[in-house]
Amino acid sequence: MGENALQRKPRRNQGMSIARLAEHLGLSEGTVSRALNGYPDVAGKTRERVIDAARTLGYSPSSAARRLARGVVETVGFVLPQRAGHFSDPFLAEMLDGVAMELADSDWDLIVAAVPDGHDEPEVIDRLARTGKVGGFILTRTRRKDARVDHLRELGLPFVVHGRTEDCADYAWLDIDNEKAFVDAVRYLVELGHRRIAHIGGDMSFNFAHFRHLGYRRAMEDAELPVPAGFVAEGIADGVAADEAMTAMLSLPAPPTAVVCVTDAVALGAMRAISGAGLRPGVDVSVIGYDGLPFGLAAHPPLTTMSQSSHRAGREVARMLLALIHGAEPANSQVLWEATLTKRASASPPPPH
Amino acid sequence: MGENALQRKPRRNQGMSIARLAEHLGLSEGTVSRALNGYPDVAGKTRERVIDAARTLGYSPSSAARRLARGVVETVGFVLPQRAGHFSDPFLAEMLDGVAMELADSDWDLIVAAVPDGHDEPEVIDRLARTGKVGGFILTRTRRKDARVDHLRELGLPFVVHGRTEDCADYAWLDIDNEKAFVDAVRYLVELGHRRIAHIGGDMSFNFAHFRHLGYRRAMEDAELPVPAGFVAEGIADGVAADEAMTAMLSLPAPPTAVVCVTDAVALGAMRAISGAGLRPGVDVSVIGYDGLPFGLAAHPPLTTMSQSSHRAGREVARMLLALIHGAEPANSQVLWEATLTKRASASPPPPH
DNA sequence: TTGTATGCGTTATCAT
DNA sequence: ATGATAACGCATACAA
Repeated sequence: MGENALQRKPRRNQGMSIARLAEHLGLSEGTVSRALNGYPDVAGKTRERVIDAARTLGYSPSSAARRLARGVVETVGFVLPQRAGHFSDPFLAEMLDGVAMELADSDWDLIVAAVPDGHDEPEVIDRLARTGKVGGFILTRTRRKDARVDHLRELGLPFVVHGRTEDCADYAWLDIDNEKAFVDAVRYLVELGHRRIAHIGGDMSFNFAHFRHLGYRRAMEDAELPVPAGFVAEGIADGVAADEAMTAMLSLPAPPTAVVCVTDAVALGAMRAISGAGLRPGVDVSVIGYDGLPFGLAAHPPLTTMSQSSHRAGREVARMLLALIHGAEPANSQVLWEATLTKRASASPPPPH
Repeated sequence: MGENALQRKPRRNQGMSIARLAEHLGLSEGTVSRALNGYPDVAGKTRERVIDAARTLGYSPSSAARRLARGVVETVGFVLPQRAGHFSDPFLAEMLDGVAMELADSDWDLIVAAVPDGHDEPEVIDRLARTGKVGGFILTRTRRKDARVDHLRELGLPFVVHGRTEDCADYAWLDIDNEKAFVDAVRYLVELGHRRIAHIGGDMSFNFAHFRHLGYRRAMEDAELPVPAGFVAEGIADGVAADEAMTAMLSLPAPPTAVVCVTDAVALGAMRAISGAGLRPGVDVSVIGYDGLPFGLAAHPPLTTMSQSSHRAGREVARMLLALIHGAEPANSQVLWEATLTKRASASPPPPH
């Protein structure tokens, strides 16, 4: 039967609809729909027959039609960070994978949108929301003041933020406790015997950079250690800038014996500056980074670093967003995860003075 | 919540539809639709009035309804590489940004799907295609034999491949000329005076690794240089493995004076091995990588490397896919781009023997 | 337990 | 130049 039917009408799935499926079965569209959607009031035998035929004929309901009929969306939006520049976020792909994977478990989809030149993020969010393409949003690379958050708040669509803004009481977010992470890092260095500890920080308008800086300050204060002039660099975003910043620190009258860096990329730059100054990273000057990049593992010496799985974070924010859409309270969906300190050879006790 | 919030409720476009817009204007739905879609047979004044009202009331057509009525999809699918592991592809995010940006110019959208555990890529492709969620696909990280390509070929949906398979005559693709890139790299080393040139290669089931290896072999043959036993490593995927491979090469009786590496990550691993053996990378042993990673720029010495913009590639494959969907011939959509060699200090003339 | 009828928001094909 | 009206594919309230 199969061959004949196929040869006569090589109809693609293109033309497969619930109408044709119903006709094929000698049933009404309504019954087929109910059978497929697990309604209780269809005969067991009928349901079996329907499901079977649907599989055989390769029928899947049209998402557009279903959306229209039910009024629900089953798609979430993810707006890629604007002006991300090249390679600025090694975790985006990983996080997207986590998000998409979690969504797939519920048969939801992920629309990824970029911000075209000449437009801004709120515009992109608006377009996706107004055309009914998505039923919620996931945000990442959050700034302390973030126009996207403000816009979504006003829009009234469910959203989950990876990170936080200054004012984060009324929406759902998942953040790493960056402050605690850097407190831990500094404490670890203090335990190793360091007293002159510096910090190479990032763009403080980013929430993560802000809190990492804060953690450094707090831990130094707690340990009653001074933060001499020149011991804190801000706005360092890559290895080259880090190299310069570290070089400047090493030329101080009393240079640091350890440095905590806002990212691994920055830490590796700092390590090069240390080598370049004729010192041994991890021996003369200890270095700690953040990210857990594979480059760090393969560095000389291997980089001590802090990290959290982006994939897991992606899964979690997706899970949270689905819960939100299903009615959960945003204020009950605020999660703070701790980063893990991976101890390697780039941080060790300071040289005897 | 106060009455204010309730009063502002009409601000939500939730309930905005062409029907309400038409009613508001005292026109029929049909006329409004035609005015908005640029049909010629509406009075100029009417069109103005309609467009104006649409903007004021924040109306955008429901994508689901439009899809249903017109039968076109305006969304393309991108299936994330399975088992990508952590950070395995620093370009994915960049490429996605390019794809999404190009699509946005035509008001198209991008659905990014992951492959859930226990499933495979063809299944994911199938689901997206059958539910009518996408009108075409973009593939990346192509293997020489790739089940996704076979499946899409059979499915009959338009698709563009970033990379190529063994048999690539009948579909659209954009690839980098990896063979030429590595021919150029080896030639450059030969011009510098090298004669003992090695290759650290990747997983040869990947198309790019295959052709990079091929390019190395061809250039060596062209230059009539021997490839001694131990001068080619295969299946090296990260810096740690590269470190080991390079260390082995350096312990050969006549070790190489230069090495071309399948990626920058591998090249950096090789550089560490060279330093570890007490030699100077870029002086005693020259190193060339591929990718143009920022880490390479900041390495010691800065890494000579080859690259092509992933963002531009993303834009181009999206452009090609749209053309395809609009009727272009796949066989006319096959593009080979050249990589650019960036000369830095990690490759220089060999030491005098 | 099943069939019928209606609506979701748009576009397209008719009329007028 | 504009207004009815019929699809598009599905879900569901209501009848039978």
